[in-house]
Amino acid sequence: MFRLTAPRTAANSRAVTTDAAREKFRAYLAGNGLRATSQRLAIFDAAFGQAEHFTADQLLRHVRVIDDSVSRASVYRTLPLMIASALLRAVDIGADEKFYRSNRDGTATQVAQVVCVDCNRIFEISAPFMSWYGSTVSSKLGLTPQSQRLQVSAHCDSFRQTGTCPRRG
Amino acid sequence: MFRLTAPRTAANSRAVTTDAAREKFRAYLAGNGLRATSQRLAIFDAAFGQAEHFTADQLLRHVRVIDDSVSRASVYRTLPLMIASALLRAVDIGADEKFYRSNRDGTATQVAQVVCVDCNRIFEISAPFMSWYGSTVSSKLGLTPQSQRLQVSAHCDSFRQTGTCPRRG
DNA sequence: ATATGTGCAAATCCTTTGCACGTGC
DNA sequence: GCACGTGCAAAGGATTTGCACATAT
Repeated sequence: MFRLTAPRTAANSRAVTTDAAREKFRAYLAGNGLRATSQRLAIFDAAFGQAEHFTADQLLRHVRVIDDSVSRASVYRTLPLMIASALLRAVDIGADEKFYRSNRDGTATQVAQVVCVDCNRIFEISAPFMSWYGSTVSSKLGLTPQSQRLQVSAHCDSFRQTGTCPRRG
Repeated sequence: MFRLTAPRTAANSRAVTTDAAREKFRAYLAGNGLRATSQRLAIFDAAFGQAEHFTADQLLRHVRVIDDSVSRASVYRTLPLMIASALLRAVDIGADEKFYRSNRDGTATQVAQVVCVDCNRIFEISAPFMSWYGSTVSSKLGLTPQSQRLQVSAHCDSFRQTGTCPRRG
């Protein structure tokens, strides 16, 4: 079995935050009678090693750099745990695959997604007025809002003109 | 083969509109070198016979009342045609299945969806502020907005209290 | 007449699950 | 030690597709 811990480099400036989050994850597991297995911790590290949004499959590939024995099933079984512990957020953009994102900055609920149909990236922007929208619209129906999601599909001007998206990397 | 046309009842007050829409569909087909097959027209009629949002599977069941030989494949192949002809809208609520809705009232783009988690219904409400938001946010990123979507999950107060949802029927 | 469309069944994609084996507590 | 987790492979559900036959134009 091949296994290593995530490297701590100067560029990895969020290492301390990740450590704190990993402890929160361990605490969540312990508090719910769940075991801190090497697979769960590896999956957690892989998730927090991703800067951008990622899919379950991308997470699997990333985990396997840390521990190549981790199965796809464990990834799918661990994702809901990380979400329940509020360390991960699911981001549904209406695509076939679900996207996820580590929740470093506390509970960021009021965010809107802008999905670029050209560079295929997801930008998240603070939208504090969203909950007001939700209440306004729900109250007309006699319903109580639970959550709201605002999603903008947009296209990249420079991609349409030059064939290259400056953000695509 | 069992086949019949949609009944024209007094309750079916939108029949005239449906007829006009059916002609638009035929025109779309003809204009794109596609054939007006009995299956496509039956699927169209079934879609316009649905008052609410529906899934592909519900549409199939509804079509088969009109013509029980229509296959699931034809339903899935016809859905994009109706969407391309702007007579149908796809409504993504983040569930596993996609939902669809006939587009009787022109091109209604600025609508928010309120999904009740109790009665499991989808309400659509006009939300003109959405396009303003889309432009504002997209321009900050150098993107041009294409579409925007506001989706609110809500729960039914009376269902939580009395166990019955007044809207459930 | 012939290109387009159809039904069927199998294939696809992402995700979940049953089961025998492994391992934290 | 024993319950909880794991990997594997097979199942699952929604949608798509290859193919031989049917049919609008």
